[in-house]
Amino acid sequence: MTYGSTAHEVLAVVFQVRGVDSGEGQPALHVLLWQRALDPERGRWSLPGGRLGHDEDLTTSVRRQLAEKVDLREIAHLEQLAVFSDPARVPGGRTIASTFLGLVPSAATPALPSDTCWHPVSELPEMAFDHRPMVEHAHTRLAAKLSYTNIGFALTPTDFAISTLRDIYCAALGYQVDATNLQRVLERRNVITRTGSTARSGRAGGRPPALYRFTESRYRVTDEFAALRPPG
Amino acid sequence: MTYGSTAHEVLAVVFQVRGVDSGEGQPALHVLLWQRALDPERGRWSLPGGRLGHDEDLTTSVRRQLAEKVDLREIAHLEQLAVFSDPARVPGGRTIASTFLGLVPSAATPALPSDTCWHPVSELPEMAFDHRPMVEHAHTRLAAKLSYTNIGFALTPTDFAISTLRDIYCAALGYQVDATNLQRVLERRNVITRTGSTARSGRAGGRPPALYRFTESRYRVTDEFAALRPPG
DNA sequence: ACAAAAGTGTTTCCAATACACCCATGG
DNA sequence: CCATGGGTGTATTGGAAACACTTTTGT
Repeated sequence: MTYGSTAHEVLAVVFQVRGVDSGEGQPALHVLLWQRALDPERGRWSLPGGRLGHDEDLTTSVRRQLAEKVDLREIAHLEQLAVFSDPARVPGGRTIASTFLGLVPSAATPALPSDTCWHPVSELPEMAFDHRPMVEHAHTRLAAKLSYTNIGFALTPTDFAISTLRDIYCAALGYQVDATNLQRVLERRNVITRTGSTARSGRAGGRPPALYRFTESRYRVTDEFAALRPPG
Repeated sequence: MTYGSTAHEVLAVVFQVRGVDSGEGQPALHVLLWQRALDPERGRWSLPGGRLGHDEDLTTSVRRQLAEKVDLREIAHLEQLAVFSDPARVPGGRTIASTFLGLVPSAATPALPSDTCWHPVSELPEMAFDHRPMVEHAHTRLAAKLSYTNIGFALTPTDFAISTLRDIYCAALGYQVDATNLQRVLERRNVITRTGSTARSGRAGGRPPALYRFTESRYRVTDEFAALRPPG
């Protein structure tokens, strides 16, 4: 068995639901990509990230590399996902990629470098290397976790109306979610709490919505057992 | 930012439920460990694995390295888990570890090298480096997945009685599971199927148990949505 | 007054649990 | 015939979905 030199990179799939409360069309889930200026794969779109530094662990590295693209404070959740290790996944020297899921709240409007922008996940551009399956995998994980964790806190503004929350869940899940049931599921699990205040009515009138916020802004599993839960 | 040389290793947390149908005591979840003969950490117990080869992906590497410890055909399920990347996690050169979850059916009795044996997860020995948290993490993942996937197929013999299945679930989960409910949950989800045949009664008599098998012996999520499932 | 949006009440459904009871075998 | 373990029937629970209806605002 030979052990050639192996580089290690981190790549982040950073999602944001964009177009909330804009009044124009439905909000949609977007992913942060930058366009390659040089070969290989010039012109194609890449996930932010880069080579792991000598003295950092993976999470530190992702945070450092994302700081070039978006303000760190905007990233409300960051979590390790799968490793992509095909020896031929990128040309040149062998590089193993650890992928991360990053979430940015809807309200945030980070300044972006000129080569970087948000793309709707429903219509991804031509992507470099194996970055497209990475986005798809991250999207699958996000959708699954919305159903049994409080991960929504990382996609929403601090305070929000239930209808806004519904729009965000719809965009991230890709199907219609009923606002009433969403409210009750999350209230029952004590994931969201009423703030007590209300927002203004929209342009077309209507009752002013009560504002909610996530009870905790730390990732937590809220429904661990689909079945076979411990007795009692 | 400096990029020193970085090695990459794979480590497998291989579980088996041992002591099923032995008549002696309760079966227990065991993990496969080998004892280090040399420094560093001489005498402590390690997870099987080793350095990633130049031309293999992670899964190939784990399979290759496990082949030295157990027969490949005995490993019914193998899946990537977390990466451990603390720069100081092992002495010497920097080494990133990708961990895997491996499962061996109860009936299998693989021949083991002399430095290798099964240890009950409930009383782990002194372990080398950061291997203990790796075992704990893998155990947590296994327990969670037993509740919403068909992953049990990789822990059981091909054909089994429900009471045997219950013993295996109890050992892996660490709490009591009701055989009746286990049967119905898995039948409803079409995870297990009756074979039509029955086993013999045990030494103390009793009705002969019907035999079941897992409908599919490929990993599958059987209860994707804890809540917020798509309409319809 | 009316439309629009938010929120509540109520019904239905179904998976999962709990437990009582029946079945088949060995000794 | 009875102890032992296996299997079935059935009631209860509780979370989630579906939907009708009420409340509160702007125009």
